[in-house]
Amino acid sequence: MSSGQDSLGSVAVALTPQERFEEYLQSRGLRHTEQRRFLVKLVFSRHEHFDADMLIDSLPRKGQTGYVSPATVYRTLKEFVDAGLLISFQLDGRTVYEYDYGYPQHDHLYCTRCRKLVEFQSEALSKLRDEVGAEHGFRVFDHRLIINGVCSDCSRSRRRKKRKQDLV
Amino acid sequence: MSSGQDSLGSVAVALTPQERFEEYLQSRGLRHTEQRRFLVKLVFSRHEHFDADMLIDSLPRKGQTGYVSPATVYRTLKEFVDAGLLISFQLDGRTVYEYDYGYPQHDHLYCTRCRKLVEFQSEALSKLRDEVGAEHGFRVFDHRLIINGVCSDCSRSRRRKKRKQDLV
DNA sequence: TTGTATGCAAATAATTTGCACCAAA
DNA sequence: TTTGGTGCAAATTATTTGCATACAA
Repeated sequence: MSSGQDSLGSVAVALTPQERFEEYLQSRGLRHTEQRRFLVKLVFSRHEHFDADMLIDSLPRKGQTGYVSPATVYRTLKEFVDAGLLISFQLDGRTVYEYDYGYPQHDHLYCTRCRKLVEFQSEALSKLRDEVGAEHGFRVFDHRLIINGVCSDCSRSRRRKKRKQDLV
Repeated sequence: MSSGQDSLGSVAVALTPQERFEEYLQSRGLRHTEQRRFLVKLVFSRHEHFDADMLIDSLPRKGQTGYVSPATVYRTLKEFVDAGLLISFQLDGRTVYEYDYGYPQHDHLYCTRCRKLVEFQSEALSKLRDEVGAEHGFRVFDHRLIINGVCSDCSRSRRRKKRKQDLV
């Protein structure tokens, strides 16, 4: 499973995502290709949540330099997760990815009106999850919590401000 | 309602799921058909988690009495959720349903080895979620927590005891 | 009768995979 | 040279939807 998961605070990292990924590739005898180089640079230039489709849309079109086929995008995203650079989770049926490497463990509040994701950290939650695990004899290594509600903006305006495409 | 091998007990409810569903249908001017009657009886005869495919597989085959088409199964599952009889969540990419009506709020431990789902209740968690919501100006109405780990059986045996099909 | 429900098959949506060709190491 | 990587298109998987017909109220 994913190594280096830390439930308390952030992890000090010596390597950039690029370097970490190279290390991962080498350790498995995989190759550092132009496409992987391009994707790792693009993906780790921002911290926002995204899904495969959004990433594909943001790439250069077929024929232009930097083009990467959808199949390769899907394959590479899996490698990023394997390498511990990204984590993924399901939201409204889609697979959403987010920057993980070197960032503190956190969870999300989800506004079901405007589909905004807000991150939060909770020490109490980490403790709770370990306690619950222990009570049931589980060796716990991860958890996923999403709190659903309506954010203050939406409570105020009473209507959708953004569409699915605009964020996540 | 039939009290199965549920570990969390149940909440007192005035109506059976069947009655509750009828009420729901009437309140919306929907019809109580043979298929709905059949499905509500089948689904609420057990408390286990299931997905649409498992339910479809457990139905009589085409031509036999009790047959319900997949399309209708999907449509009916949505109605059960709408009616507050079932809740659904995503697990390993599939939509999993579970008995909700008259059943206490709870969350899950998930064994990634044998794919077993274990329920647990935590008062502290409910409190925590409301606090977090308040801190961020969210009007919270729901949450979903899954704690991933390896159950004691699997820790001991070090290998898979069950396959995906066998449970969930 | 009147509008809702159902079955069937086609349509979607999000990925995944087979395969021939390309390219790191 | 060898073996993994990529693009493309077809295949999957899980649902959803259009439509003609059947049925509950």
